[in-house]
Amino acid sequence: MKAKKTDSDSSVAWFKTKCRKAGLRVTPQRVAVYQQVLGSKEHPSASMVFEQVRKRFPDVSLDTVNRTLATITELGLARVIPGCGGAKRFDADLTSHQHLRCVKCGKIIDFEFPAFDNMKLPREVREDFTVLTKTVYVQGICNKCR
Amino acid sequence: MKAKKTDSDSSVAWFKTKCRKAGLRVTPQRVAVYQQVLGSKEHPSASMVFEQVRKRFPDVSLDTVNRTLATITELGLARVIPGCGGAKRFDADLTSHQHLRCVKCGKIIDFEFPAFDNMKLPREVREDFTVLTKTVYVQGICNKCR
DNA sequence: CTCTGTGCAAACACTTTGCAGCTAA
DNA sequence: TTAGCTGCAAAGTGTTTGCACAGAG
Repeated sequence: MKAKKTDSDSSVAWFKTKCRKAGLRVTPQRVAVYQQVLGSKEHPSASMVFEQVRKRFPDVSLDTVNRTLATITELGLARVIPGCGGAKRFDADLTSHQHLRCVKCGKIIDFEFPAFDNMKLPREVREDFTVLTKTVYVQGICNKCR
Repeated sequence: MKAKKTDSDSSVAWFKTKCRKAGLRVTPQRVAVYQQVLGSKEHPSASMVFEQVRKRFPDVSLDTVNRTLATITELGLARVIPGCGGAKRFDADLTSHQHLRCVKCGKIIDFEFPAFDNMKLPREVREDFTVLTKTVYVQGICNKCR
């Protein structure tokens, strides 16, 4: 079967290029982990990614998933979503958006917040620190848990 | 010696009242933990609090510090500062302010950000969720590490 | 006196590290 | 071929839990 190229196909191709440019090897495990984070809307933790990837690569180890997620994050291909305790959650959607975490079920929901994106931090902060990231962390209760 | 009442004295008195109103007992350990978080400008983690409190109460356990910090947070007398992995950091300063975390040394610096404090979240978020907290998480490099 | 809180120890969850064998380039 | 990656296992770090005793009310 010869399918039309999907978004996933082209994203994976782009991922491979990125890896090669960084001098990293393109291994099936890395591709699988990246695809999983990219394709999931659940902002998965390492173990969530692990469970999914394991379905296709039963021999993959959680360590590799952890290491690969760290690698991907360092490459700037994914972000860690800030939170208060618990496992780290990852997001490969690099477009400008923020997250809301339900304190009851732990679900993470995306939302757009252009007013914040366009807002500058106070001058004293910009002068005294090299600001790398600026994100909003919203805690609340989603409509399903309410 | 009969000293004039300090801020710490009155805060502790206020803390005791809060505890009693919530039906909680006022134990020396609880007071010590609360005082430590309140008096520290370092936004300490549980183990940092533990180390300090241990100087005055050599027999306290880390569990008690953890449990007390959880209690204090539930009572609304302290906040957990969001972060990406690592130990939870606590802050008993309840006035409106935000935090910047240095990714190199882990230090947390306070700053005022009234423009953000006064900003409303998008309407769709306010309608679909019960928003409990809204904080900024800034990562950067402080001037000492640069 | 009574019942909550404490200290101890074990369990738990998540992450990190060392190392031998494997594999992408 | 060979440097880098993986899988396994173990250890590290931070948090939670069960239980008997101690101490606040």
